[in-house]
Amino acid sequence: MNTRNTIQRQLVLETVRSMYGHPDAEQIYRKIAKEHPHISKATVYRNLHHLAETGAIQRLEMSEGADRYDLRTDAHHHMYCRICGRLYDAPDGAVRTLLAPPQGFSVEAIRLELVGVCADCQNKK
Amino acid sequence: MNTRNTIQRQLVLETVRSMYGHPDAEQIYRKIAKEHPHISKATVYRNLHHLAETGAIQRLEMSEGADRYDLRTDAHHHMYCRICGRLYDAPDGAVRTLLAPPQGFSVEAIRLELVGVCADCQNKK
DNA sequence: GTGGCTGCAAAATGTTTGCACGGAT
DNA sequence: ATCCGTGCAAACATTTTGCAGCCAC
Repeated sequence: MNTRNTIQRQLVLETVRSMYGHPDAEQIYRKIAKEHPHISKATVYRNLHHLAETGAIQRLEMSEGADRYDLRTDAHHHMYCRICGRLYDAPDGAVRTLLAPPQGFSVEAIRLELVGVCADCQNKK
Repeated sequence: MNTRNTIQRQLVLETVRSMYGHPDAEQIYRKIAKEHPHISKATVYRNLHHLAETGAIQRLEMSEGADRYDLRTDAHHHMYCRICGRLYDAPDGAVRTLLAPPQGFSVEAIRLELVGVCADCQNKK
């Protein structure tokens, strides 16, 4: 169950892996559609979910705008530029261990976003 | 400019302040609509934005589902239960100072979400 | 062959916007 | 008398879903 290796699934995986910079579903779809114009956007969404569930890629649920996808699958954090919308990998402080253990709440994941202005946008000011 | 004190704006502010537990726009709208059935949802949204901009309340942009609103206006973090969707105030570790300063990126805000299972949901298991 | 996978379109979700009217200052 | 704020409905952005046919196993 759930392990069929279709052209579309391979395309989605290869495309995410070929794109650095945390693309969203729309960007991934457009890149694939250049070569394979009749792929459906729903299929791209479904395969992104599937690949994220099986751990082949990582889904980054953004609080602003569309979700992003990441070829890195290890837990790491991001810096979000509110001007250009780009995501940068953040230096991975040992956030998990530094937090006071919240009583009763079992922490499974930590979602950290540093919001500010990236070097590029500061220079363009 | 932008300082007109309408009934609707007062209602939105009072309602958020009367609701603990980080309600979303829909819940705030429904609570107001019980007493004032012809208020528009767009008006609720516009006033929530306005009140958040002027600092009267705080908007919490969630990566999953609708934005929440908080009567607390100081910077603090939250714990999100992926089962019941409730938000809990998180103990405020000094996250900001503990992070290695990211080179070039100017941090204006930190968005931290602890994702897991709350005490209630663990007990109901 | 069969059941997961696909394409298409429509629905769903959450929020924003255009427009003409109404009301606070 | 302004012109900001409102109600309504429609638009919008992103994602999900229903369904009939397709194709990898």
